[in-house]
Amino acid sequence: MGTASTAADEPDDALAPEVTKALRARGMRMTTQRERVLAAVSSVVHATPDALAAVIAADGGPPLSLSTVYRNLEALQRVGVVSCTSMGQRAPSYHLATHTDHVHLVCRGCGEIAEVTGRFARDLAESVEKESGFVVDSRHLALQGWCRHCADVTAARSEA
Amino acid sequence: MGTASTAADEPDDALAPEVTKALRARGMRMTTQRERVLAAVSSVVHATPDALAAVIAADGGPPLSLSTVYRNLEALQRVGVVSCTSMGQRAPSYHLATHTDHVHLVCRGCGEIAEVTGRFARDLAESVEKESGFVVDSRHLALQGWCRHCADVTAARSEA
DNA sequence: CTGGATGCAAAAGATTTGCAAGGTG
DNA sequence: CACCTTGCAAATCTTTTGCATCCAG
Repeated sequence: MGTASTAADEPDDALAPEVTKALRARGMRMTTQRERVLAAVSSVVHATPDALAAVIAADGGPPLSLSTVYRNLEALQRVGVVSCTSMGQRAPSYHLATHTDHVHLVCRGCGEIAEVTGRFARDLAESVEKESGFVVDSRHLALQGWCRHCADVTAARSEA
Repeated sequence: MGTASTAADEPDDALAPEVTKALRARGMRMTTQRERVLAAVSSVVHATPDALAAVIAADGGPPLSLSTVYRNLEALQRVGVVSCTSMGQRAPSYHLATHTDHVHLVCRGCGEIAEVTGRFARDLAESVEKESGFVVDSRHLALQGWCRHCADVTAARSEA
């Protein structure tokens, strides 16, 4: 989506060089493939490694081997640019770590993923941190539950 | 670690008959195996299907086939007695759904799982529900982050 | 140049499914 | 008796690894 850069405000394209630095600081290198994985992660809200590979393959260049995708996600995680939240059994979800204060709502009924943005997470994180010293990652939180539709269905069921 | 029942307050042993009813209400049956899976889930805080199978095998009776464990966990989930939270890549974790307002803190550094009990989850759930109509499962919430120790290490690292 | 990164293919795990036999209600 | 369940084994799917080759720094 984005083309030109708007100075020091759009992480979109300014991300790569920054990440390159971070990588080199740990003896790792920036490669074409790694950059593509990074781009893919930043262009999608949630994605499994598999889905990311598809996104990458679709964006013009040659497809990447799945193992490369896995290895790069791990590398980017080590550097802290990407993080991963499992949103259910079969769905490790990777996303940019720079996203702030999203709360993802994963429906146990239909699997749909909704999102609310706001201070919710931050509040929770603060309370928990104060109480236990545990630093909660409030940037991207995944909660499970039931969307409005499935909540109805469930209610109906328990009457049966 | 309870043995006897204290009337209508300990779900420990009173659980099975209740679950039986719930199952029958949906055309499902209570079997020895299903009961053993249920017992195992209630005796452990978190456990993967694999770990549960081990617990079951260890508790005296003959071991259950893994597929049976999987199928029963799914069945118990459908009935709502058990729920599952993925606490990391490789660790779908099953637990009794009757536990109330636990917040599990999964450390991304060392993998340790801490717990805080309290209204945190409930507050969050209410806010989110009000805002989006999404019914959050606040009974057992898993948050990711860093325990006190790993948080220090991480901080140290980013200085390097 | 040196050592990290990639691709491929095979290995290792985790989860699901088909089917005949068994048990619950 | 009807129909849900179980076990076992095979099929799937996901993730990890070994190794020769390639490329960033």
